[in-house]
This record gives sequence, structure tokens and C-alpha cells, in this order.
Amino acid sequence: MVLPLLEPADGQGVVPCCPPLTERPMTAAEAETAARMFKALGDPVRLRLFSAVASHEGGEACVCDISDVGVSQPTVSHHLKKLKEAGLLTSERRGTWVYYRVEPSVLAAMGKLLAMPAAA
Amino acid sequence: MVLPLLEPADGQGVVPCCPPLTERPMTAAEAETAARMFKALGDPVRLRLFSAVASHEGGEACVCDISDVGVSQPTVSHHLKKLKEAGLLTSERRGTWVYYRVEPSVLAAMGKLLAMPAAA
DNA sequence: CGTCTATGTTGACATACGTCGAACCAGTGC
DNA sequence: GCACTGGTTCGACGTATGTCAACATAGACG
Repeated sequence: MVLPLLEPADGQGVVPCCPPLTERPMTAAEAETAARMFKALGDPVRLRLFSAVASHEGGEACVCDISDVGVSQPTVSHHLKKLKEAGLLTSERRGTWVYYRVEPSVLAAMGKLLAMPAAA
Repeated sequence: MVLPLLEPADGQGVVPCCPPLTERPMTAAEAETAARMFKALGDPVRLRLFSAVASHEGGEACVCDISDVGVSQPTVSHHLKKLKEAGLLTSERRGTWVYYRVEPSVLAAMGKLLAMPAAA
């Protein structure tokens, strides 16, 4: 269920799931994997939540810090869960609060997917 | 209806709609705009079509060259339309065939959205 | 004009999605 | 143990989405 946008990824030695979009036509399997990530970011609320976590100090944030996006709290939780299932975020409970974190390696893999060919 | 992922964009002087995801929390408006793009790429079939066009010689391809993605022809047409509405592709009829093209500036804008901070 | 090929549009349908309120767990502190 | 606060899960509901078959449109070519 946990989408590996990238393989185990020890440290930063990221092994992206797929080549850059512009390198060659994606296979069905690659598209399936990558689309899950894009789909996860394809909702305004989720995008804001993700951006809030990603831009937060240390790449992690407490739910309480980012839940002000105009929807009910259960909805926030629902979206965070989706982002987690998409492999974009991880969560950890620390005492009263739950912290969500974005893995730098995931960000790197996403960036590579959209990398421009030198020319362009 | 035509989503400007970026402003007029004369040539390569792209003016992205939004800052990198990691720079600061996106505003509701920014998220709305950027999410439309991610959403468009959030379907495996569309992602394959987009990749097929983007990786094709000259950044453009005839529908007949890319419509082998496992769904019916109307469905292909439907998805191409969606990609067009999302501002990711443009189309042009040349004689019998219709060609779809990806704007390099759009690719660049997407890349910047996911750009990594120097560190990480 | 008529027909054939290449695409786009329409209508219908099953499924997925986003949202909320209510109920439910997890820690904290009294 | 009990109440309180922070979060998640559940059930329901309306809407959006992906898909196809059938039909419509655009050029090309006789």
C-alpha cells in the first residue's frame, strides 16, 4: 500500500521510480506509480498541507501548526493520511502531538521526474 | 478555463504561478492553480500521454503516434483535452492529423515548483 | 458529392473522491 | 479514575472522474 516513489533510498542515494517525463514515454507501470504521487498533490488542500510541512522548519510540522486550511479537522486528517499513503509524508506521534515529515529523498525524486533536458 | 500555470511567458522568461513547494506554505490561490496541474498528471493514462508527447521528437506528437495506451480512442481524446485544459499541452491540426505539443516553459515551471532547496 | 480515415463530442454508468458530523483512541494532568 | 485536548476513524452524502459505445465533425481523395 505504501507507494515507493523510490526504492529503499538509503540516505540521499535515491533510486527514482521513473525516468524524467521527457526522457522517453513512460511505461504503464511507471505511470501507475508516478501518477499516484501527482494525484496526491492534485488537491488544493493536500498541496497546501504538503507545502506547509515541506516548508516548515526541519521539514516537519505538527498537525496543529498546519491545520488551518479552511476545512474541518477530520478532513485535514484524511488528507494527511492520503499523503502518507502516497509515500510523500511520514508521521510520528510525540506526546500529545503528531508530527508529519517530508523525506528529502522523496522531494528529490519528484524533482528529477520533472527535470528539464539540458536544451529546452 | 485555460489554466495559466505561468503568466504570459514570452519565450523562456517564465513567470511561475507559484514558489517552490518548500519555500513557504502555499496560499489557497496558489494551491488551487498548481493543484490543477498535478491533478492533470494524476492519472496513469494522462501521464503516459503527456510523457509520450514530451519525450517525442520536437516536443510534439500526432495523436496517432501516442494513442496506444490501452484505452479506447474517445478516452484518449478525452484525456488529451484535459491536459489541454490544464495548460500542459496545446494542439494544432495539420491536415488530417492533430498534433499535441508541450511548451518547454510549462515544463520549466513545473520543475521549479519541485525544486529542491540548495541544502537537502 | 460521397466516402474513408482521423479526432472530437455526447450520454450513460460505475466508481472514486472530498467533505462533514459523530464517535472513537492517545496522552496529559488533575 | 476522570475530564480535557489533539487526532484519527467511521458512515453518509453529493459531486467529480474515467470509461465506453454511438454519433458527429474535419480533411483528403476520388
